[in-house]
Amino acid sequence: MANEELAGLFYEIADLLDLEGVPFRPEAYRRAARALEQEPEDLEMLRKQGRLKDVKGLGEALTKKVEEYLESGKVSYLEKLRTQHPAGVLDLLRLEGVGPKTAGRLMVEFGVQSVEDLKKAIMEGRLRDQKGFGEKRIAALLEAAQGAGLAHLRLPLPKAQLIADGLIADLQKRCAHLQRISYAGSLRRRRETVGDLDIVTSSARPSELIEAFTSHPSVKTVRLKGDTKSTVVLDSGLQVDLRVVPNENYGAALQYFTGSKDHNVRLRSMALQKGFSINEYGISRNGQLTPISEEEGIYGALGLPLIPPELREDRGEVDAALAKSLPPRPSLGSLRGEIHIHLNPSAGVEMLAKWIEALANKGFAYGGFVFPGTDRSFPAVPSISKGVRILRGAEVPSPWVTVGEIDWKEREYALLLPPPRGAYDEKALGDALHELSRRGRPAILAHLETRAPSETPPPFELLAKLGGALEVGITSEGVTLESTLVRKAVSLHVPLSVSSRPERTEDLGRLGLALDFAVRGWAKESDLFRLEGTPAPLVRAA
DNA sequence: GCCGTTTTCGGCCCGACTGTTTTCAGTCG
Repeated sequence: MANEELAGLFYEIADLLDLEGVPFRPEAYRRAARALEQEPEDLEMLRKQGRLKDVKGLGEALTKKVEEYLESGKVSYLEKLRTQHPAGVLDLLRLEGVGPKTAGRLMVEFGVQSVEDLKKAIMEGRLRDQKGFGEKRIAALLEAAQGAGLAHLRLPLPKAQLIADGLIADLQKRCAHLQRISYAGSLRRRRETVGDLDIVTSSARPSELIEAFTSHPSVKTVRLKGDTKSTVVLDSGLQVDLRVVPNENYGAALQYFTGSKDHNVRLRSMALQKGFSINEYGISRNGQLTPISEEEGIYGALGLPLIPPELREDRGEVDAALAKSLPPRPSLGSLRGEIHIHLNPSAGVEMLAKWIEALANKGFAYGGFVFPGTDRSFPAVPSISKGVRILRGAEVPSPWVTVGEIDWKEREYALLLPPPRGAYDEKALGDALHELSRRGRPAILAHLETRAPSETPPPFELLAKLGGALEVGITSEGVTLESTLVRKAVSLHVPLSVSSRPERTEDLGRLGLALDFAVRGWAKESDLFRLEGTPAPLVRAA
């Protein structure tokens, strides 16, 4: 889609304007860029419908630039800016510790136009004894310049979650005085990838906590270490920010550091209109701070219900909260089972028993085991064991023509696999959905992670019309579908099949994360697909 | 350049940390 590409161009304009020292406009371009990245609708479509201005952050001038881009594939304003600045200076801005002021000075006073130039200038000692460039700063600049070009690591959601859980458990174990602790930031908002980990804690002894944090065995380097906050880089390359506040301020801090930036800006401007202000400690009115210990306190002061972290992106959630029309959050209990378990038929009955045990321990009503559609070698299984109904699904590859060859007396549902690349054959998909519906077998379009994110999105309208569900899963590697597409599916009433995509029984624990991710797409309980109500399994007890 | 349930003009978050500063500027989140 053009959306991300154009967002990239807007970010570049913002950086160049920053270099020129222009106030406010860079942020306006960045706000618009963030909105474009999160816009599920294709820009071309929005333009045709005259809805471009509905995108938050697009006013008159930026709408014109979007239209120019859609017509010509370029933004002439950016082209003009590019001619006024050497191509390499944008790389300088991306260095740790280099902002617009420093980049500008390097350019004007030292003729530095690229990261290479900067290295040379430092080696030749040209920065030494210059105002503002002490020994430490020069060393930091050199280190940043030498590490330049390494792409900033963004971890997939499930991997970031594992690291956060481990770190938090360790800190709890090592710090008896620790009161409350939570991950915040984009991990708590359940973004599909996490650039750095934010952890918010409360403790009466912050310095001991900071000490425990910076000396944790998985810490590679300590970037920053103050009285109440610290930044480290882990061996895995992930950056982690820790913030310690007094217990009475915990709610305000958690809200503040969960973000998103745009969501918080929106809340703060609402607060100003109501005559108070919000910061990471609480609410202040006439210079008098009232500490806020629970997040609800921040939202309550604005007359809002608590907005789920997954929705805090300034994508309409504040207006929905004001209108009391936030989607009610589905409970984990509303997921009655896991239907995407791959069981190797040769693994035998013991493995199946292990799965059933795990499903029963989770309180699930059913478990669905998936085999290739025409495979007939699966073990004979009881229909119910330990209170868990056992269902068998058939995996059907695109273009789904084998639907007619499968013995549906032995299969309760179908997982339809997408074509590995290119457009969906809607005729073939429609035929398969009709055929399955005729046989009373639910169908789920699944394994979307096998397609590149840049490929055509699934035909949501067709799925909605014919009652096909869509898998929203989290594998050990990442999410199976971008959240903008999940939101689009929800808006078109496509049922979502939430899955932890387990490879081992422990992975069933990922189901909560998968549900959170569906919530990020504004899913409510009625959007969730379940296998309840399907015919009883036809398998005879073994 | 955007935005408005006090506004079509005048705002636009602000606190922590670092380095080099003798009182603060720049960067970051």
